[in-house]
Parts: sequence; structure tokens; C-alpha cells
Amino acid sequence: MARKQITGIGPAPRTGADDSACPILHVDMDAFFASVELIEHPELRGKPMIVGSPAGRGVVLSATYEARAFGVHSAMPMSRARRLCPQAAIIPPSHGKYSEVSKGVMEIFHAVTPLVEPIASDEAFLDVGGARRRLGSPAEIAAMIRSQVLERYGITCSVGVAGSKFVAKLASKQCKPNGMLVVPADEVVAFLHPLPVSALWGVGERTEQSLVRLGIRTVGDLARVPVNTLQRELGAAAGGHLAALAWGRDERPVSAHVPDKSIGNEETFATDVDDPETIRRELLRLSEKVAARMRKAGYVGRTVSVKLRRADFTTITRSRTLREATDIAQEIYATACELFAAAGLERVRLRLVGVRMENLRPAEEASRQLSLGQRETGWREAEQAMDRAIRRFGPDAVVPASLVRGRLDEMDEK
DNA sequence: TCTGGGGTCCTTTCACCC
DNA sequence: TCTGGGGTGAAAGGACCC
Repeated sequence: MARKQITGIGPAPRTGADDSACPILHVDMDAFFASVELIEHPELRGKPMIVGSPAGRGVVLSATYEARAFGVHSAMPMSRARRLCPQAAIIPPSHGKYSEVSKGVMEIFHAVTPLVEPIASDEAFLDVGGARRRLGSPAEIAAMIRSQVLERYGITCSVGVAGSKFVAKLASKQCKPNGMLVVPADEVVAFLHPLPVSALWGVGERTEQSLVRLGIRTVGDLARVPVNTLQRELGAAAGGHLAALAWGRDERPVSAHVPDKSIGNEETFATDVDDPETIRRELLRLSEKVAARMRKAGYVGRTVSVKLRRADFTTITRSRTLREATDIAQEIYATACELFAAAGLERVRLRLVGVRMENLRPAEEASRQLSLGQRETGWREAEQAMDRAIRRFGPDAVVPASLVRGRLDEMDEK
């Protein structure tokens, strides 16, 4: 999904350009979640439609281009979207469906090249340099991918073709929806410089404000500013990074295997909560979820991080690094409770809590260490048994007692 | 206008060690 | 014994991405 709203007019799309030095493709599905919903709701084609939770505190996950014409865009509060476009149909999200289509689309990519780097469920980078002899030029491969996705799922995508990831990504954005744009190597600077700075990866609202204060509005303006000035204003890393991007320099390769750095879950309550018992029950539920995901992905983690968002939207995080890495919910939960208590927010109204594990590494390494004679609590076996039961009988098969209490309360309320 | 949920990365601050 | 500085890792916050 294109999240950033980029204003400004780029060069006209070109498709017949020289793609000989452009092995990188960025494929981006158009209004992905909304497009997937249209498969099941063909009667909504050509009409404004929004994917997002119809009740409560939610934001727009995706919207058809007919709804976007009213100013609706993803990440916008649903309440505002409904005001802007009251006639839009609202479809609650079904993430299972999207990941299924996403998997199929990624299969199409993998049939082209093993060098596929997914960056979200609806977009990926492909390095097609090695597929030329077999499948044709990068532009021909891009056209083939677009027609295969359309044929198989009836949804359109846009493809940027360039010599680097960053330019390919900007190109796909420029040719949306349902387009393709090749940016030849010798036209990169001419392509980039008229774009607004906000088009660059890493320039959000805050950075844009800082740049505008310096009189920098376009990528061309940025390119003419000395690197050390940018580094002084934005920090060493961001300043250096943007200076390179402004001249189209981006050496990052497409890498198919990027290991996860953290795994977490968070939840916004329907209404703010100031009861510590409810918060702790939520921490347990989130710890269970995170631990199960870690075991499924084969990770253990050393750092437990808790996120607490107050009713006024200010957010604090607290974290602790454990002596041993773990994938056991009970250990994560115990630490999360200590962090929550230490934060001193036990009587404060909270709208969100989250649990995240960081410092991840493969679980085999940890089990090797454990076999050298360290503690084993028995919780791992219990939770692995839970995993098996859940795989066999479904997600409600096994639930910790305190969560059952919570569910009974919920049932009483209904 | 009132802000989800999944993440990554960077900066600053602080404690600790040498 | 006291002090300072560099290196390092942890913690916290925040910007940013989709």
C-alpha cells in the first residue's frame, strides 16, 4: 500500500526506455486489500469502498481509487473517512484472505527469480538480472508479471524498473495505478530532482518540516546542500543517507533472506482501561501470542519490551534483557508484568498495551546451550504441547486459566 | 481529525568497565 | 585513591515504513 501522500508532478511515465542497466523491479499491488475484497464483492467495482473496522477506533487499511478521489487514504481515522465519503461501502478486513493472495503473488515472483525480497504483503523487490536470457529484458519480465497477477487474481499492480531499489520504488509509485515505469541509468537524476523531498524513503512529516525550514523542497534542492549541513540538521546517518539518495546512489542489494529483528503484538482497547488486572490479563494474552509466533518461526529472544500508551496518546516503552533467551510465554509474561509494575502506570488510563521480543536468534542455538546443562522449567514442553493441540483442534483448544476467566466475563456481558 | 498493528532503524542517555 | 575518557551494551524514545 502506498502510505505516503506525495504531491507534485513527476515526469510522464515511459515504458519504451532503455532498461539494459535496470535489473531491479519493485512490484507494488494497487490498493491491495481493497482489490482483494473486490474479488468477493464484484458488485462494488467502480464504487467507493473502504477496508477498515466499521466500529470503534480504527483507521483505513485500504480504499479503492473511487474512495481516494474523495480524499480518503490509508492510515486515516475511519471516522474522518466516513465523513469525507459517507456513500462508501465499508468492509471489515480479513487478513487471512490477503495473506493467501499475497502468498500466491509471491509464488509468481519466485517463478521469475529466487532473488525476491518481500517488504510487505503487497510489495517486493526482484533482481531479475539472472533471468534475462530465459525470460527477456527487465521491462518484458515486468509486463509478464503484471499480466500473470491480473490473470490469476484479477487485480492490478504497478512495477518500477531501475538500476537500484530506491529508484525502482519511486518509479512504481509514480506510475500507479496499473502502470509500469522504466528509469534508465542515465535518466535517474532528471527523474529524481523534480520530485518533492517527501518522496524519498525516510522523509516523513517531521524530516520534511526540518528540510522546508532550510528552504529544501525538492530532491534537486536537497542534492545541492552540502552533506555536512544535512548531517548537522538531521543526524549523521539520515543526513548521509539522504545526500546519497538525492543523487540516486543506493547500493543495497536485493536479499531474499532478511532475518527478523523482533516479534511483537499489541492491542488497542475499545475503551481506555485503568484496571491493572485487565491490563495484566492482556499482557498474558499478548505474551502467549508472541511466544507461539516465535516457536513457529524458530526463534528465541533475550529482550522483553512492553509498550504502554496513555489515553492522551503519549507512549512509553520499558524493556529488560534476560540472562537467557526464551520462547516461553510464562517467562515473557512474568517479565512483562514486572516492567508494567515498574512503569508506575497501574492506575493510569491506557488505550494500548503491547509485548515485543527483541534480540532474536535461531532456537537451535539456544537448545544447544541448554543441553550444556542449564535450567529447564518444563514450561517449554507444556507450551509445545499447547502448540500441537492448537494445530490439531484450533485456536480455542487450550487457553490459560486466567484468560478463561476473562472470556467468561465477556460472555456474561453478552 | 483523532489517531491500528506489524515492524526497522537511529539517537540520546546512562551505567559500567578498563 | 581519585579522576577522566573511550568503548560498549542496555534502555528509552521517536521517526518512519507499509
